[in-house]
Amino acid sequence: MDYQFREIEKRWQKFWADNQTFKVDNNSAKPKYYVLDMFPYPSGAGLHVGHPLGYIASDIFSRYKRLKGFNVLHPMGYDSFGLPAEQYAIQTGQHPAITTEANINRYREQLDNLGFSFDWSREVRTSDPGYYKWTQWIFMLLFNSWYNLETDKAESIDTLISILEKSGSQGIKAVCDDDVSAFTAEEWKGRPEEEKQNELLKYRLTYLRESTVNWCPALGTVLANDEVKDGFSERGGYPVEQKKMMQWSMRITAYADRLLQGLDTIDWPEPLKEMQRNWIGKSVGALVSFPLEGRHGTIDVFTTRVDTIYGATFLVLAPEHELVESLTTSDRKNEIAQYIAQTKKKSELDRMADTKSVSGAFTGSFALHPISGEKIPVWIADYVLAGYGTGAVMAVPSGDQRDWLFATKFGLPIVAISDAQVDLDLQADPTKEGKYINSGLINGLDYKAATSALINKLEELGAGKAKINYRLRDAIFGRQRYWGEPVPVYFKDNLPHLIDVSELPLVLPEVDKYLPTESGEPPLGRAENWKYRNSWEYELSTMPGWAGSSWYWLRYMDARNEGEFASKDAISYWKDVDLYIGGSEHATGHLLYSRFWNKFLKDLGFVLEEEPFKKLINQGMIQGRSNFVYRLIDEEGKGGNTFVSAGLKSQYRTSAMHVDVNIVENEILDIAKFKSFRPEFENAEFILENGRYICGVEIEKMSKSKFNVVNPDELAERYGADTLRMYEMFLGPLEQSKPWNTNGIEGVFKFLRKFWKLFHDDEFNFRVSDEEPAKAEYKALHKIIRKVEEDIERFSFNTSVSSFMICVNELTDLKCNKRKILQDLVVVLQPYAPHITEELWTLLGNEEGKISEASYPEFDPEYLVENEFSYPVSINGKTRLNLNIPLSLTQNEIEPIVLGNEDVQKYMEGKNHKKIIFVKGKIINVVV
RNA sequence: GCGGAUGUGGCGUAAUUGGUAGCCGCACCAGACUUAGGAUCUGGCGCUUCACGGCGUGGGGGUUCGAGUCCCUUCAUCCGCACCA
Repeated sequence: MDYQFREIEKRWQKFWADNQTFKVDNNSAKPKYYVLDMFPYPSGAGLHVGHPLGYIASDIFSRYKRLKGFNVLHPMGYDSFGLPAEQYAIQTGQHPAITTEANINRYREQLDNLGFSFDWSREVRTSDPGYYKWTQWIFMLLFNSWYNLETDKAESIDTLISILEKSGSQGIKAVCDDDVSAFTAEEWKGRPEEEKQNELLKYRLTYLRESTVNWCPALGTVLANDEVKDGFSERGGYPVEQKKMMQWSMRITAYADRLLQGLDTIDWPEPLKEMQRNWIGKSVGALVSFPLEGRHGTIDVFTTRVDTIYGATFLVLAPEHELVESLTTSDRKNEIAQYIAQTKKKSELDRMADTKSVSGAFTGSFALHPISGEKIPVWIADYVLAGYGTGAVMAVPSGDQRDWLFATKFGLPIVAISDAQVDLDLQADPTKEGKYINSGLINGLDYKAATSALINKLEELGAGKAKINYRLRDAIFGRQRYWGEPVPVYFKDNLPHLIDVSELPLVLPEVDKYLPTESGEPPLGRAENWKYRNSWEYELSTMPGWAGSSWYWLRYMDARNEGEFASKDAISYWKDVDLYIGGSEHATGHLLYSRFWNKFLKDLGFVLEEEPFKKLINQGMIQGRSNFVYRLIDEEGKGGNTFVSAGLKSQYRTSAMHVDVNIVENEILDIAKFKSFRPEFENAEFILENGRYICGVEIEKMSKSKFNVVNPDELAERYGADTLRMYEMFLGPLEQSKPWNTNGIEGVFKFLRKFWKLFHDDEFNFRVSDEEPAKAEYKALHKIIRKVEEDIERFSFNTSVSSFMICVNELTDLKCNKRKILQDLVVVLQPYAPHITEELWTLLGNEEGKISEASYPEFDPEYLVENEFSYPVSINGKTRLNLNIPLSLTQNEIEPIVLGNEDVQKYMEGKNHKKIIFVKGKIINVVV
């Protein structure tokens, strides 16, 4: 029979499901290997061809590792809490759980169609109470922990309490809120419980605090920084504003340095690491206090250039700075108030877009230079950000371009502090070159010496110290939405309390509507009797989308465990993820939060590894490739029913119109299908070129409205899953973004048919020979064994598909049907094309369905050794001569043969050779 | 503005990591078989030239016997960050 992919694929997919072929055990003598995919959010649109790209790669890798003798964990699940299902629920009243369930079923069907080797017995869904029980449990652990800088790890809050009871707040080194108070052990013990709890909240790793948050009115919720892009929500693209609110946060800043250090220990793409480094934004500098003139108190500034302190001629506060009001002198009140009002009016977006114009106002007050004691005016300006550092800067117009612009505009003094030849009338000099001048005790020093001298001096004066500052902010954790994990907290005496662990999971209650309440409370405010033990109000916000995804790889290790999030045994066997494949869009979200939670769980002894994902690969995005037809339009721009082929459109007045890519092949429009595409096109007329209608092409995002969505099921139906898998890999390097283009899938399909043909005679009867293969046949086999091994190890799947084609072409030319060759070839191809290879494996007489337990054939270099090599020898890198020389000769033996060759001598024209270049034992070039 | 990545035929790409540039596939051209072909098979296919040859990896320069690969410079495209003191 010809290659009947539909029947073969359906049968094997059923076989794998029925026999639980890919169920993996937590006990095995084999070494472990954990291959993880970023689990999908099950959206209503289903999968398009871009989604499976990473899954195909990870599946190939998993199957390969199995053949190589590893016990491979390769699970899949769903990130099933989230906004789209909830937005849909608001519109339709349909419970998000129902939509989600339906979407998951659709996803599962699509995934199964592609023959993935997932262990579905370990499936997780973040919206399943059996799963989010443990998300809530981790939340409680975080609430019950603080970060001890002395031990540099998270510890139970009990250790903090016992320190406070023993020695008060003195000597505690913790990552905590800025406003923690100082007290003795006695004072602590004497405090009422409420006060104690309020104080502890300032230390906890999840905490409730009044903070400035990103509020999205359209979504009715707060968002974390990574969920906001250029002032708009990442989901939906609604405007986001800043607002002060009581909010749950996670103290990720406690881990800033470890998150940074850890990047050096993991095998991730450099751009991604760089993104995380920028996001964490470590800067090393100093905190300097400028005393206020004529009153108590200081203005603290953070600077990375303490060496320029003698050039500081004014201070600038953010308009929101807390000292602004008290520093403003009465004659300046109007001006300052006006300026603050003006900045408030500017949206976040305007402020970001407008980085050119310089504005500010003088408070009327002065501070004193901490070293020279000079009077320095205090200004406010919106180029200083309230949220970074201390919200105040010392301005050094000679060393910083922004300060320079400001000083120039407002006529403030500019003091040169470096002997570098820079014209300060034109610009600032931000370099660290040159020796200092006009700089008191650092005159004549260079940057390094000056910095340490100044820090010593400032410390001596008690006016400053070295300080490391991070751009990373604590992550806002509450969401005023319905479809998320309930926060396991209730309020008693205005204080948050955890529910009892035994009461987990706190199951999401039913509500009548998925909108905020009339009083503006989150949707959970609608739940009937949503009270802890019928007495105390539960927290009404839910957890953000990233909560459930910040630990899911751990749950896969022991997914059905009801007593623990995963057993100690499972965790110590699987340890961490060896290979993680997913998109780079999660760089500063999921991938950072997951590392944070993993480090936290490690501190408490629940996991063993500091980093969760040892190696990470970003698969490229698949863009859409839209096709266009060109409709003739009249003078008024009205469209008729005549369409011009793309090559002729410049001769007419036309307007472009998207056309479904599924009725276009190799840019040629299927006119019959187009006519039935929409009723109005039934009588469409066409102006053709060479008898065909050629469509235009553009690269855009894949979306329904652009008619460029290519559905993997349809391709699998038409060509088979094996062809689709191999074609997706063939498309180009995994990590590269590229537009989808179905042209060319035929080539892969032909390859599989040729492969099938190797095992069959002309009448398509299965027929292999038991004869001993010829050397050429072994050679073709061993070439591919080695090639595929090399390619998979460096994730170059596209090149191995090409090599398979070459191999099959060679074997076809040799008319090879030798069992010894084909048996091994089937195994090598198995990770790429699992269905056809299972079928042929069984036909070859092996145990049914057991190809994944076969072992990868061993590469034998003997078969690739050649007897004679046709040397492309060049003289001075120019002329090329081909000399056939036996390969058994050594370099020294080759030399005289080459030099004695008539042609070589002719080209050398009697000159002596200077040297002979050998590469890997082969002569390449003679230098004359 | 800062940081990162990428530029190779008509197209997707490959190149043993400094050693014959363009493998493999698509598209295209020619031929064979065929009642037919959007099936299959065979051959061709970077540009230029009748040919010998010459030119070719975004542009310019350099190192080297030899550069797609290394260095400098410049241009273009994409991505990330963006008043971060």
